[in-house]
Amino acid sequence: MPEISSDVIRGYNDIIILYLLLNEPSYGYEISKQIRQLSQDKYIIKETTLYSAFTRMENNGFIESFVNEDLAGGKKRTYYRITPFGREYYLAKCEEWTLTKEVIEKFIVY
Amino acid sequence: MPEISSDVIRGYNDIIILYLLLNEPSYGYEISKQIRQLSQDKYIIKETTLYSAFTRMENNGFIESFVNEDLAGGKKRTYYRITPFGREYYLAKCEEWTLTKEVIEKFIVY
DNA sequence: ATATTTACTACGACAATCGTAGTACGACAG
DNA sequence: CTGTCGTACTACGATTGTCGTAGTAAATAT
Repeated sequence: MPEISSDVIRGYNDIIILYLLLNEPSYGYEISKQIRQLSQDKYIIKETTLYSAFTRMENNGFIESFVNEDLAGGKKRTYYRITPFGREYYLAKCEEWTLTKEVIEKFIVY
Repeated sequence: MPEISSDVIRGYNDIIILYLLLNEPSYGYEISKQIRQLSQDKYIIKETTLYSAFTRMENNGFIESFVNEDLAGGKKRTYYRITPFGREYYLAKCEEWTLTKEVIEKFIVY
């Protein structure tokens, strides 16, 4: 049961994370679990990769962070919310993916 | 007319190059042109990327280099030939690609 | 004669990922 | 009440493929 390394997915962690923020804010640990679930354990993102992606994407204006005020539902966390600019970026990246996929597949033997 | 950067394809230049060596040896300039043609100008590999990929792949044992002896058909060139190990690697990478593609597409909205 | 194409090499910068390590809070078992 | 496990991070330096810029030189076209 082979697993994918983040290095192979390099450059696409952004859209993976942004996808999971499209509908509601979320935070590191939860996103990590969702990636694992959605990929059926094929892709398990490294903590360092994930958190440094958050920092980078916040600096780029794709996401915004806030801290949960009422700690009713657990402990203190840093949540991230996608920005309008982040949505644009996400869509642009999806198009780039489609193009990239088409190109690479010309060099794959089946 | 958007173009793909090598950084996006990162990690897959190897299979692109190896694909073009599957049937016969070739060299930098020719491979560069073939990538461009096959991708219909969507992907134009940088010279530095290409030549450093050659060095890396030779060090990894995926390809072997030799110089053309008779210069009838042009000038002196360094040709590269895929090794059996390189073929194995190519096939493994193709499988990895299939897996990677499946994973990423779960995070793409169409 | 000169410009363009061909065929490279050198070298340092960059940026995303990775490895390792460590902190600290909360829940739950024994 | 104590220790372990799961949660939720942060720090920091190493690694590696790609990129930018530059330069060389032979062959071909104008």
